[in-house]
Amino acid sequence: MNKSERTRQFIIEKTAPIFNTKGYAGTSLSDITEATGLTKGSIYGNFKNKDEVAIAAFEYNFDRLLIMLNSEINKKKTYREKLLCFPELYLGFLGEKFPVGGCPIMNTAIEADDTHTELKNEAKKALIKWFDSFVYLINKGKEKGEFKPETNAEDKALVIISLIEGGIMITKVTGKMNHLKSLMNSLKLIIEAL
Amino acid sequence: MNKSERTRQFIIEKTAPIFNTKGYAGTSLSDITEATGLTKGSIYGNFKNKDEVAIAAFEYNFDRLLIMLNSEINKKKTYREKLLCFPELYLGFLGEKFPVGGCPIMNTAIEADDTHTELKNEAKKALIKWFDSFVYLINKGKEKGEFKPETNAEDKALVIISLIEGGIMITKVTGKMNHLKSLMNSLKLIIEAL
DNA sequence: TCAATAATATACCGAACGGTATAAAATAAT
DNA sequence: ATTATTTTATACCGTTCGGTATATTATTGA
Repeated sequence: MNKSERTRQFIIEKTAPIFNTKGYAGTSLSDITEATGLTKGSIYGNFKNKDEVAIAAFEYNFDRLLIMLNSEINKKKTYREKLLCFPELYLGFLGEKFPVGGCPIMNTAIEADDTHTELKNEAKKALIKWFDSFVYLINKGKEKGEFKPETNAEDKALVIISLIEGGIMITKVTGKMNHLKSLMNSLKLIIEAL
Repeated sequence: MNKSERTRQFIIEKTAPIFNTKGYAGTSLSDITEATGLTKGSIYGNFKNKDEVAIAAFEYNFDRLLIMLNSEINKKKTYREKLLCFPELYLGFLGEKFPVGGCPIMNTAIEADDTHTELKNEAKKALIKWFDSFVYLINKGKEKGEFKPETNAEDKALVIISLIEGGIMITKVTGKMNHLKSLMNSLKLIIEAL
């Protein structure tokens, strides 16, 4: 890693939590220079504009999340156990394992869906990737005979994602941790019934 | 309604869809003057600042949504039929019955949860009101013997909200209407099993 | 109808916005 | 060690931001 690559990475790491809390429109260049201690000249020497920083920050947030989730999944043997990681892990989504500011996919999807095509496409790519990984896990579980053959993987994947994202949104806005607990318990029951 | 009340209402109606698509930070005063054809002087003669317009616009969007939903619910006799309105109605959430830009509660919750206390509280109030109405419908259905006595109204209310909001978010960002259909079908099955 | 009042338009404020040309400084290759 | 190159800082650009004082116009009650 040469200097510019290191600086680029440094900027991404410092701004990723800001973009995820304040959003794209809510994050200014002075937020970026403040968080990094660098000047505009340095930022624009490594990124061509604010968009490029935002997109890199989103990808960083999503990758970090996926890596963390996968590392937990890989510890489990059965596909049911792998899926059961989610209700368990997301109970602690306010902890340091998770990106600051909530789910980057949902945050970006909601802000960008009607306004910012590039960011929207990033969120879309990420969401589909996540969706596909659920479909894969459920189909694998069906192959292994863990889940019922009549289980529809796509339908269930969508329910899993909705309960997780719903849980985050509802809990963050109401401040009621019990709502997250309730939803993650519902999710657990659904996975157990697959 | 005197002049100022009419103008105030006019401003709210014209800006509500803009705030719901662009968000609070993404909506500028020139967006507001453009959409209304009025000048800043007129806007600030009727609202003390941008915040007040945003909050009024949010309340307008939410009220409109609630009134529409309730008018459909009131057509049904049983509580199961009332709940089944939701998966049915939300299949057409891109239509003109629904606010432009998606669900105002989710949009506002996601944008404001870490940044804008006042707006966050509006979203919180609205979400709790919606939640309570689901709890009420389910408990009434239990009283009438329509639903199983072991059904937990709070748990199910959270699942219903999550599937609806998840469906909107996923469908808007992926563009895949089938995802909404799948989720509204899952919701239907859950309501039928209450 | 006319005066008092209320609502709107105009013109402006300072600050912050995203972005850039260029000079200074640090890095990397010889 | 010296030079060529890359990276960073400085100073600035025009534009837009949210907001306001004041003049003008429209509404409303007597």
